[in-house]
Amino acid sequence: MSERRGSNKFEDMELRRGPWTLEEDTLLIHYIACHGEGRWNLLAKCSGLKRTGKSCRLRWLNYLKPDIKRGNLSPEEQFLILELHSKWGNRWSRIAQHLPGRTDNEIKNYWRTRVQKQARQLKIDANSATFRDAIRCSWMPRLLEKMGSSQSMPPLIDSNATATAGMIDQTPHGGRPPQPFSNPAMQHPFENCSSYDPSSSENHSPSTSSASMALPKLPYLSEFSSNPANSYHGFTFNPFMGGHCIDHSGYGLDTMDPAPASASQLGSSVSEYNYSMAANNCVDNIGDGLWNMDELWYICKKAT
DNA sequence: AAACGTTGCAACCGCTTTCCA
DNA sequence: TTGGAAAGCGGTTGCAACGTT
Repeated sequence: MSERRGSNKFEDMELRRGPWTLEEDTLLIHYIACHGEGRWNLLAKCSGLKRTGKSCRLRWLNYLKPDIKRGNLSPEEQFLILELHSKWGNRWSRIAQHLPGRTDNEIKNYWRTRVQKQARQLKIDANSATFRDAIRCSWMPRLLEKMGSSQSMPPLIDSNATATAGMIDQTPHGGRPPQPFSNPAMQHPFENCSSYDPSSSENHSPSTSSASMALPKLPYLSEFSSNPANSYHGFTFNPFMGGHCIDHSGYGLDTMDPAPASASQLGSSVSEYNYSMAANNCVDNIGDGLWNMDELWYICKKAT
């Protein structure tokens, strides 16, 4: 069971808690470099760290491990999170397996701070079908649009990440994280996500990936999928969703500015609605929103 | 500029699952 | 088969940075 159970010399000595120091990080990295991962309790005892094995493991897996990717989630990653969460729910570690370099903790934080925030503002349950519909009808298509429009989007994985050294240098221990690492390299959105197969049900075969296979699940998108002109890197996006004012900043939904047109001004049919969205797309220019409150409100209203 | 509120994320906690003798 | 230890997981909390008044 956990290391707090029972009592021995190691546990009786004063254990450190809270933010990790540079010295502790260095010690942990050095120990793992020499002895490898695993045996966390043993590591905690032998490394000289006054931490629990559990704490050491968490620090390593969530922060120090060299292949950890830091910085804002790309639209591709956000799309995957939304898609996989709709399928598996709060299975963070499982979702994280399909986002190389991202940790379950990071994904969990993204969901809580970004996604659930929107649900709270709408006063609806983040796990409700209504909210899921809103995600599928508005958020995800816009992410696809972003993925198709951004030529400078970060790669899904930074294979050159030497995060360890970089992080030690940049990490304000206990404080807010450093600015995201940048890598201008361009990759296929799912090049390194080989195990992700959105079309399969429970089990995901670790082989081919074709994100466009997710399209039948996305209303408004499937009708365009047959036209190669509408596809990008295997994705197909709806030209009526989103528009020309695509922002290229990190998270797509940090802020949700009120749409210029109120929901009542939007058309009643889907196509009318989509057209209105295109017409009103300066919203994305004003803020960083992939969607806005009126839009969500409209979709949720339609769904109920 | 200072006080206060909000945000984002690292770290912790407790429970479950897996491993192994 | 069983029981203890280790590892894994998801929920929650604490706090520094940032934004607003």
